[in-house]
Amino acid sequence: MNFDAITIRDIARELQLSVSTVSKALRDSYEISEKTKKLVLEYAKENNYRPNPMAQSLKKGHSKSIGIVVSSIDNQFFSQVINGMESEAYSQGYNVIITQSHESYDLEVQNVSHLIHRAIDGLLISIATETADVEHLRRLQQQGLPIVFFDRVSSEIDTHKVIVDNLGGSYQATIHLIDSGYKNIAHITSSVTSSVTTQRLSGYVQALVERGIEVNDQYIKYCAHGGLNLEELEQAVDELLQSSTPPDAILTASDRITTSTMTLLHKKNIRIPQDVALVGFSNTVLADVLNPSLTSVHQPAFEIGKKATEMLLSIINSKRPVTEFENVILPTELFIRNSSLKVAPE
Amino acid sequence: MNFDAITIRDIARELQLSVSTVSKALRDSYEISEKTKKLVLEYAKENNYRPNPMAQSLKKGHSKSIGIVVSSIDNQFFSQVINGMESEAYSQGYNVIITQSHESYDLEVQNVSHLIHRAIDGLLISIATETADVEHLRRLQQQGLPIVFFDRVSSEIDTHKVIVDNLGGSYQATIHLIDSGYKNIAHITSSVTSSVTTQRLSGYVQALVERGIEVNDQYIKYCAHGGLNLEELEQAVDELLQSSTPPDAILTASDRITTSTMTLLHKKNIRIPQDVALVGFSNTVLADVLNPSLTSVHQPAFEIGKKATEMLLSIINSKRPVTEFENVILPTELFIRNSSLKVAPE
DNA sequence: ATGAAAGCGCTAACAA
DNA sequence: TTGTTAGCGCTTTCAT
Repeated sequence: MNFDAITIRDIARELQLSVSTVSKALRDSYEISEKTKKLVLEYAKENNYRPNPMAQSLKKGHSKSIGIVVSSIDNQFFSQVINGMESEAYSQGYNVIITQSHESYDLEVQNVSHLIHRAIDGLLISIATETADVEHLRRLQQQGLPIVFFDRVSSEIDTHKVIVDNLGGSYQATIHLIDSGYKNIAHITSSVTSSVTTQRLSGYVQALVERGIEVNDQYIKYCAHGGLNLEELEQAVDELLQSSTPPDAILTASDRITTSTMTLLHKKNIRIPQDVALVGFSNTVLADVLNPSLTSVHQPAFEIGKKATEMLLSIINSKRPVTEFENVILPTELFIRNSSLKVAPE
Repeated sequence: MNFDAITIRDIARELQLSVSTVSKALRDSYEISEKTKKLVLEYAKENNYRPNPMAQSLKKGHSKSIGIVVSSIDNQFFSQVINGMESEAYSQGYNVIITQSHESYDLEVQNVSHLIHRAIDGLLISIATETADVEHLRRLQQQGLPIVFFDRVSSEIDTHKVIVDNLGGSYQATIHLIDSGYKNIAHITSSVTSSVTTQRLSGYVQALVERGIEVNDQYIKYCAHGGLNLEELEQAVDELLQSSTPPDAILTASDRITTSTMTLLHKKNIRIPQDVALVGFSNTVLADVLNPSLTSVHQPAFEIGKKATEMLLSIINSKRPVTEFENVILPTELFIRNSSLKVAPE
């Protein structure tokens, strides 16, 4: 921090004033005469004075910035969410600090710790696939850190949460597959521990049950690392394809799993949807130009980010401790494209 | 910063020691007895003591973190670059703070300012498409802030730079198109002011000239905002398609322009490559599963990020001012897929 | 081997 | 209206 090295003290010395006078003048205090204010303000502007926010934060205990933890920015869903967060945060004079957990519990803990020590005023987090224990977050919350969960939430911590209607999205997609004529519908999803997994699985099961289709456990595959390493996903896909009655359709439960599954099917020369139909949760802007175009469950990512940030800032700005928490559920939207086309048997 | 509220002072009080003793013990100073060190360290660990980095930064004048400015994380190229940066930074004990300029000059300036005031020790930046004037960066550099440019560099500032062989990549792609039988090759690129634009344009022109094909200015379209708003791109595409001799191939110069062009062509029912072939700079992992699969010029994004960070940290850690700067140029790789397939005339 | 004290840049209670 | 002073949490001389 020796860039723009001029400090409040320099101004004071130069103008023959005390530091406190300068400080107050800078903050437009009513105690300071217009004349002095003008003098200080002009000098400050001319010399490109910038308050040192480290010092300010140290003093004031807050930093006007909020921390974000997502699993990976290399994911259209999360980058869209982040854009929504930036938008809301900027409009209220806050900055954001973005970090990635890469689905790792250790990295999540490390990032949160880094953010905390960067004096963030609040935390927006989608917990990592690996994370089973949220003790690190609960402690922080108890100590007064405002936290808002989005996407992957924890039921063990009571705070504002923003998710989508995962059950509904999954249900709708499965019904679509069934009504398109598919019978043996598999589901590739993320880690068992994730809230998102549970909800999307429920939607899938509910649709099957409702249409009188037996739920086959062999058709449900979990990826402990959210499909981050291709091996686990490939194994899941292989097991499905090599089973005695291979599925004729697959519902994939996350952006990465969806696109990776598509890539794997291509690599294995499995035709979509002739050999197996594919419907997946995904926010990729390329859904239309994929081969085939991808039927996808789309989430209002920008709105999720915006809403989560609004709620976080409302906690931060609240005079009294917030104890009533809200659980916002936004709708998903099913875009039907060619990857789930009904095909006549050959 | 009252989360994990325990401070060095608390430890001192609890252990009946002075703060300075505790501070030294924590930093494993030779002045402190093993016994005391052990006492302090254990107490600190048990009580989950974390030094307050704001205070440390304020005191020491550095923060062990580096700032990153990219145009948009919603772009596989940049998110891969960032992963490379994180990887190198973490391995050297640094944290990164990621910000997006969204191709806007104002946002770039604001982000840089925010980063500076967050006491970053160095800056990694790919300048925004809109940015023509780099005065804000030059001033910072003169004041001693280590800066490393990557991707979009400025010739007006002398520092380490990491780019790819843009000319070569573009040349190779164009030659590939020509040798595949395409004659009327258009080039959709970014803002005129960008270094990347110039280099990629040169490669394109060079290939045409070398193969004795006339360079047609009508075939070269600029997008002032890097294709960020679809309108400017759509106009470019329309102008090309509606010209008296429409191109039979297009070379697109950036990730966003490439994917957006593909989307537009689909929307207009223009067949690729039958009606027009497409080759583009892109790092999307979906290139293989696009319709058609996309011939792309791929950049070693992770390595770019890693290398840039290495260089930045070498400046930061250098005892004496660095005045000799390096210009690293990494190779691109052309992946030939179906979007540039040679097609027999109908 | 340990402690007292100054100070990083800033804010704010209190004095003048 | 302006100035003095005491910290925020930490590091670092300089005593002891």
